[in-house]
Amino acid sequence: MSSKEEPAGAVAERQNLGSRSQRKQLTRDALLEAALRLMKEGRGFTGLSLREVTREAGVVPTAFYRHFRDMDELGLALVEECGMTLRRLLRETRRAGVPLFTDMIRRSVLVYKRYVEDNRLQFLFISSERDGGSPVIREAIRREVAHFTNEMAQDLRSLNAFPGLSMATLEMICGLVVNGMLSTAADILDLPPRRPELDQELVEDSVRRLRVIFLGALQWREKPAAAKQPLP
Amino acid sequence: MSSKEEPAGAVAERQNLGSRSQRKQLTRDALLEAALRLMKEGRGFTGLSLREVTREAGVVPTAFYRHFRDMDELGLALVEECGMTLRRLLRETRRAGVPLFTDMIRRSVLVYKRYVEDNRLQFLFISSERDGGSPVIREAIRREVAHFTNEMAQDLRSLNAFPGLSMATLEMICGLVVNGMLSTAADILDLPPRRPELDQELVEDSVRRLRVIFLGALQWREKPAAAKQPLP
DNA sequence: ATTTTCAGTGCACATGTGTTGACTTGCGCA
DNA sequence: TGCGCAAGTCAACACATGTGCACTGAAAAT
Repeated sequence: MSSKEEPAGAVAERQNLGSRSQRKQLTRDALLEAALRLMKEGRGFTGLSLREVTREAGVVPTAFYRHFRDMDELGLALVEECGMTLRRLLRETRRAGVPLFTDMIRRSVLVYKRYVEDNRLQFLFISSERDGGSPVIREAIRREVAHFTNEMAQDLRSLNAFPGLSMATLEMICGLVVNGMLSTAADILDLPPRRPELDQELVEDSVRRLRVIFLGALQWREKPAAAKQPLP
Repeated sequence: MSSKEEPAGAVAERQNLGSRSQRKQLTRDALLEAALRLMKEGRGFTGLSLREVTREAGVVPTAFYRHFRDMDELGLALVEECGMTLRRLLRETRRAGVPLFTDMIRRSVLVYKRYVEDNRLQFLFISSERDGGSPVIREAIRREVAHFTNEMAQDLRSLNAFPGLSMATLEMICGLVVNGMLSTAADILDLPPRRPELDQELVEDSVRRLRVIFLGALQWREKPAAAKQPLP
């Protein structure tokens, strides 16, 4: 074992081999992952220091500047990465086909829960910084989320799940769903470890909430354009 | 004008007069308000330093410890204060009677928006720290929000707005509503200043979302308790 | 084979931080 | 009237932080 304890193994793979640009990309990723790893359990991204991140990544502080101008820029990169993660979730779900029959909602929720647990750190990041944190990062996350709900709306549309609903209404519904699921993600994240009954309760609650939304969506009637004429 | 520029007038009133405990309470409030004021525009509570807060409050750093053990304790006090604020909102709304006729939702949303704008900093705080930030504060906020939705559910129940819905279901619905309105608060908070058409759009969107939820609630049928007996 | 580029290092500095202990000063109780 | 208590001050500390500058060595370009 080396005399200087290695931080987290992220450096081990970065040691040798690879062309220069490849290695650069490698330490860049190490920085991103270090940031994510550091906010595991508690601290928001805003509370991280540059030095801390480089330390966790196993790199000298000044090396940071070879990759990002400041922490905000690293944050933006994280947003992008997490956006791709979310997008991937949607795409895979889409590909898996949509069993529109009974229990479809519960299945989706279970898939989602699994996905959140598999990508803890990314969801932790977006949950933390969606409302708090630096304005520029918050803005970026909003855009990403909006993009995501937009794609989801188009999916619902092409599935003809809610015929008679305009695209705008579909987006509104999806906004409701996404918002709910993001806050659910936060709940999933600090779920105590070995309590399967709590897990189940959370899932069932989530299912119920989604059911309400979809019930409402089915019942929705588009407004007659304007409130000019008093009675239909 | 004094040679040393006063931070924000919070000190001016604290200068003379009042019994000892009154003055203590006064600087305590100054600290709390200073913290809130500091996260105006951007920075989360976690990113604030003790010294910064005392500086903004017009007090020497060490005076901080006469009131709070550390920043976390100050955060908890803030949560409590904001909880009371929220509770007050609900109580006043309750007292104002509930016009269950048309446009009730829009009226409520407008009241809410006004309220959020009048209490910018408190909502900014809870929005920021609800998901991000220190675990202990987050936990406290969750409890406060849960308490709030619980009260709201009891209100709905005593109003008989949704007969046939169990208390648990009512709480679920209210959770949906509160969650949505909290994220709406975040949207309200960084609404550009002189854009009334954006304001209106946000309101209408919020109204639509609530309408969907209530439509779903009206349509909701309680599950037959358990899946034991096949048919009632 | 020689030169250039550049990711990563080492060192230094000014500044901000949390917390300590000993102090002043005036309110409030005896 | 005087005395203790405690809110607030002052000075000092041991660090941590962001960032500038000169550097090294190996991969890339010539």
